Amino acid sequence: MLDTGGPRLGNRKTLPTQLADDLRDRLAKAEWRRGEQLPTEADLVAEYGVSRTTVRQALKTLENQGLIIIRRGRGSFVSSDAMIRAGMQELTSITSTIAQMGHKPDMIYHHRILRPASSEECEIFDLDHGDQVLDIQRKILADDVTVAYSYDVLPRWVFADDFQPDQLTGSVFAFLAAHDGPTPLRALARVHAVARPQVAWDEDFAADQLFVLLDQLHYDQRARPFMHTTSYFIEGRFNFTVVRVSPTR
Amino acid sequence: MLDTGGPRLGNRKTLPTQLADDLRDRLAKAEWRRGEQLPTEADLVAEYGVSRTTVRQALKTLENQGLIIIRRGRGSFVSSDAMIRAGMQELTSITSTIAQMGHKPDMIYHHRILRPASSEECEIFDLDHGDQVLDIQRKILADDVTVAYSYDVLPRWVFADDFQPDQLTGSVFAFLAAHDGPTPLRALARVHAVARPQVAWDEDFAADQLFVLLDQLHYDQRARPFMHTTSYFIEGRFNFTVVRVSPTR
DNA sequence: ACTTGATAGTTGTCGGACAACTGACATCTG
DNA sequence: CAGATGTCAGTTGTCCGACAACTATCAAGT
Repeated sequence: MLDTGGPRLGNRKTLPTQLADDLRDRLAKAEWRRGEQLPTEADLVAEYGVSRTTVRQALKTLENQGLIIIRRGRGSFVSSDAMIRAGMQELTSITSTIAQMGHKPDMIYHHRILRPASSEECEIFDLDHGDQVLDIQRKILADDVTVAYSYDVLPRWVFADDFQPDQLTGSVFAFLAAHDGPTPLRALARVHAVARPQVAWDEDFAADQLFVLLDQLHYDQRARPFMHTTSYFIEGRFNFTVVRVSPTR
Repeated sequence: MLDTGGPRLGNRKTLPTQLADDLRDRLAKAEWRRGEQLPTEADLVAEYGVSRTTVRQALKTLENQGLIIIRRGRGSFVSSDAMIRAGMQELTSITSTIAQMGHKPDMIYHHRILRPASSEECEIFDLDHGDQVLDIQRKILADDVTVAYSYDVLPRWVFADDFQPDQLTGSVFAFLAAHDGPTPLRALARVHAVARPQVAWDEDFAADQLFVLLDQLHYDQRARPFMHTTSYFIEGRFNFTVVRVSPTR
């Protein structure tokens, strides 16, 4: 079940992460009902053949994500099946989120060029004057319906030396993963409500439409910012949910 | 430093939680610079007099919150000082969030009555037909400027038998904490962009204003929903940030 | 200049032990 | 009988010590 044996060879997930992923899958499959008690830590130790330390860390992760509630002296319980889907704080690409929801994601690039970085972008990405960035404009579709417009900027170092903008198709995250680019680890997102953003190249663009603006800065494993995305989600076509968890216990 | 000794008497926080809180304070005070290495686990064991298990769980919590990055064989590092303030996924009351940001929170109640629950509310809160709910309408201010309008509904059982609506002033969370009400543990929030909400009793209400709508259902320790809040935040006056963390490692 | 190996420092995982809490049941007390 | 108290099994919280695995650095060798 879990990839527990042998050397990690630099890319295996940690055991608690694997276990948390597996349990999250089982929760998503509604293997236990809401409010029901999960197997005890001892049970999970026996079932998965890992130490109680590992089990406890996995359960703690799930609790941090709001999926379960751990009660001392009693056990762990499913918090609520309504919350089992991923919240907005889970950092995955928009297209894979659409796919997870059971829809067909797609993407139409309108614009995709290398240009010199602006002074603001130099500051954000810690670039020198004259360094290049990739400038992307595209729209994102779910089941052939436009869901969002996205304006993305990535510094040139993210891509290989022989990179050509035309090579980029589909999800940026997927492209980076396939070409040894940086791995997204965290992002800081600011949420705004906006009406009629200035730029919109699209014909079927309703001028009085409302949008949820997600202004995001993505960081890689070394805490370097490598992507700035400004995404305008058409209000009502994309459901943003956030699981909020109390910091105190 | 930490409340480590003696019986817990039912309400002491767990040691990892206390330690995480303390380290979060020190991070907020910029005791270490962004990217800088934190004390090693062994150092923290020596400094706080707790076991390495406790230290590791506290660090893992901070990593889940996006404040630090743990790297095997190297140590823990401050992720970025820009992220140190609380994100939207941290469940605290709006007023305390305003206070944490260094502003003066305030609240003006426009409406505060007990009324029978609607059929939708019966379903949400699992009430019987005829049960009462408390219906609140208020606006929230920061430094005497209106920041948001909030419409809240709570079932009657949340309050003591002799409760009168007039007794409720200031933060609802603070009131509940002071009167043995339910403790908020999680909330599921949906985010929307809206223009001119139907209801607005206020004179200084700009009809063409934009709002970020936060539609929240709050759950207590036993995973029972106990409060539904529909808050309209005036766009630009309240900064919503979400720290998004990658689920994979 | 490049590779290899050794080494110290750090996090990851393990097993066992005991403390503290919870719920259920039995027992005592009036 | 009603309520308080004691006991017990089950579960999570915390601790300790040990070793494995990974990282960065440096010395030695080619």
